[in-house]
Amino acid sequence: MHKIAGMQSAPAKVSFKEQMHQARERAILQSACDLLGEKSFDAMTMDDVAGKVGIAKASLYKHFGSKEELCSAAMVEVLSAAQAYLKSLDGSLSALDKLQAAVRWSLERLLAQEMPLLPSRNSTLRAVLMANRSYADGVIEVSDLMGEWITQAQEQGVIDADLPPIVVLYTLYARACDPVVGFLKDSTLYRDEEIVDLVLRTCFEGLRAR
Amino acid sequence: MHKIAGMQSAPAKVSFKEQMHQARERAILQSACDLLGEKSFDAMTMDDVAGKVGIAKASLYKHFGSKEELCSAAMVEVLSAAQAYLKSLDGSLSALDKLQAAVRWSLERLLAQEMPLLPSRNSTLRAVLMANRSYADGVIEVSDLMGEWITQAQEQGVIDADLPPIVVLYTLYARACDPVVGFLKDSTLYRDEEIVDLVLRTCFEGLRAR
DNA sequence: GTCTATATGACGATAGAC
DNA sequence: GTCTATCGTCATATAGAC
Repeated sequence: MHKIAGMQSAPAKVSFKEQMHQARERAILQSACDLLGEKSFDAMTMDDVAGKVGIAKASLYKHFGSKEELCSAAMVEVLSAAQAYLKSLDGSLSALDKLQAAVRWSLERLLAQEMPLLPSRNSTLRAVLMANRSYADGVIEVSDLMGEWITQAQEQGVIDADLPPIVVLYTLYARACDPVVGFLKDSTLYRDEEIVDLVLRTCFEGLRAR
Repeated sequence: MHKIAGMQSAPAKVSFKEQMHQARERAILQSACDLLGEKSFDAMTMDDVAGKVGIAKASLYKHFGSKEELCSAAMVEVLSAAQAYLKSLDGSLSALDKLQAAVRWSLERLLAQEMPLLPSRNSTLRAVLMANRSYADGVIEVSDLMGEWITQAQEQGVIDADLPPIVVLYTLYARACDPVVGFLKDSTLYRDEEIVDLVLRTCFEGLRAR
């Protein structure tokens, strides 16, 4: 494709530039997401991101106005992936199966270090995120979906109906930043699938013998 | 008590100065401990500590050589308190009761923001602590004690014997930094005692109905 | 838009007077 | 030992050339 001189700009070239721009932006987001899976928001630096992407730090700021903005965008991506997964769950599954699948998904992400953990207090990021409209909306949507499954499972008598649904919800959310996963992985005693199964089991069945 | 001039220094006065020194050191440790209960090691600053104690930052360094040293000492204090509590548990209690009491104790500390949370990755402090002899020894001692109770409870058929003891141990440890506690406290839906009971219950009984 | 170089500010740690 | 004042370092963010 030759470029032909003309008054109007070539649409193809604009589109290509635009594609490059978006591709770079995705690469930045992916790097940020990976890094947030490895370390905390505070510990992660913009130099880390720039180094991982392979561009100059200043270039990051052409795409995202600040570290908070970049990391918020990365977290919104993660949340979107979670939402997409939840919506993809087959409607024929039982409510309990869907809840377990959701937890399994987050544990797998956690093991792959793709799940930035958000301990409630340990992060400046949390305040920023909660002020972010698309993130807050996503959290509400996920909570509504999970909440429905929880009450269904309680009506079906497979989740302890004496537990307030919000306690169940938070308990499931907490699995997404469960340090037990990291402890067990560091111990090298179990394969990733075994870790997922063990944590899922202690979460739903508890520790006490039945 | 008059001070009487003489060649030898007056023991009473030296002791008093020494007491003041130790009192200040305890105050520093307590402030550091409180702050670590509120925020992460990275987020906590030496200015925070100095401000809370009410002394100049430089004075901190007369007592502790570095931020790491100070926080390590604070964590050793917390660990010692935990060890003391475990040892105080009545020998007539069942193994399961002791395990539950231990978790209850840490949850209460967590609610009082007296329990500095140690998410495995989110902290520079972790590496420092594990190189600290008295901390590492304390962790081993606690783990041995809890491990014994866990196997006893499994032999008695009250803890699921199919779970590897180390998985049970880590699951119990994780309660000491459980974000569910903070979530529920922020919701203002439950009193502290209710939160402790709910989290204890999901930990030992799981979510599934019996 | 990308780069190099730099301004700005926060924080850990220290110097030196008292 | 306590203070005030300051240094050194590192990280966010920006300036300005290309």
